[in-house]
Amino acid sequence: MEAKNVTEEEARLALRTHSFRITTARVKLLLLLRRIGKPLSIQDILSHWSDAPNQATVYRMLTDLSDAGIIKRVATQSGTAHFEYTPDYPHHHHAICTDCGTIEDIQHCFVDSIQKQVIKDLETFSSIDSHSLEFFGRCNKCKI
Amino acid sequence: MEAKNVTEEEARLALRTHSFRITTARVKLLLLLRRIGKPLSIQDILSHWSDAPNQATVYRMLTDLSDAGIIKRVATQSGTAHFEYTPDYPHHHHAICTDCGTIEDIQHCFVDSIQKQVIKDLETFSSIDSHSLEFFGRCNKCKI
DNA sequence: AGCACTATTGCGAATTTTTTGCGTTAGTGT
DNA sequence: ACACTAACGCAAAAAATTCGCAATAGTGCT
Repeated sequence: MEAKNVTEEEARLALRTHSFRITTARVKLLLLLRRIGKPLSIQDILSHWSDAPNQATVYRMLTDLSDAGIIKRVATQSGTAHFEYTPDYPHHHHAICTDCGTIEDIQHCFVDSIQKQVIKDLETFSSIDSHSLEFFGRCNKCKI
Repeated sequence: MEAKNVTEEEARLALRTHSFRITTARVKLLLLLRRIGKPLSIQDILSHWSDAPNQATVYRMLTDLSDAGIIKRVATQSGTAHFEYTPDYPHHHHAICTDCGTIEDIQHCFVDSIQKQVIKDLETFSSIDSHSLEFFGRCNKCKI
């Protein structure tokens, strides 16, 4: 077997690391998510993917991959699930337009630095696995 | 008309302020949400409400009230919409158990203090209306 | 490379969640 | 008390997600 490129090899490695079988569908999904670089809904994924697998399979892949932590589920305000795969930017947040859905990344995460204090103050939790921070507003285009 | 109590009067005022008609259903919904004090799903609401109105009405009320900003939509990880009404604590965040859904409030919001800087760094947004910060983990009960 | 094993996928249908249309009811202002 | 119309009830549709099971395709071993 021969490496297509470093991007694909990285996707394969991520799958292998989590003991997933390296199926063409999963690799393609990761590459698609990475290429777009923004959180995508299931419909977004299907529309960007000409020979997409069955919808049920896409749901299953997204659930499995996000459970494993390879991809990240992003809570938009629309209610429908969005997912992103950004191995380059391991952890970041978003500004989401409540009109058109445009998403801009926020690279700097200042939550980590205070998470320890947050955990200390909690009564029913003694640890935290992850957090989600999204900013909502109308982007410059929609604001006109 | 006579005030039932300060809590109910406050709910009515919130509705009046936003030019909503003060219907018994809306008042009851706000009182319920306030009494529980935690984000509730539609199913939670229906199960806590013996003579609840039609499900479609509950959806409509929740959408309208959250659009107006009276109640707040909370993004849990489950994907189903949750809503809370906490006029006592105007703005706060949550720790949410990924197993059982238990939610603990986090009173202190440290996001506001850096939001101005965040906005400055954004390219496609020049203002932000709101933000959502949730912490996920397994609560002490589920961790055993 | 070929084989056996089992995780994944496809497909269709079922479930769950949310939205919509329209006739009826109930708040609101006069 | 009346008129006006926002809200509601009901039933049905649409959208989003999950499930069961047979078929397929990775993986490890030889």
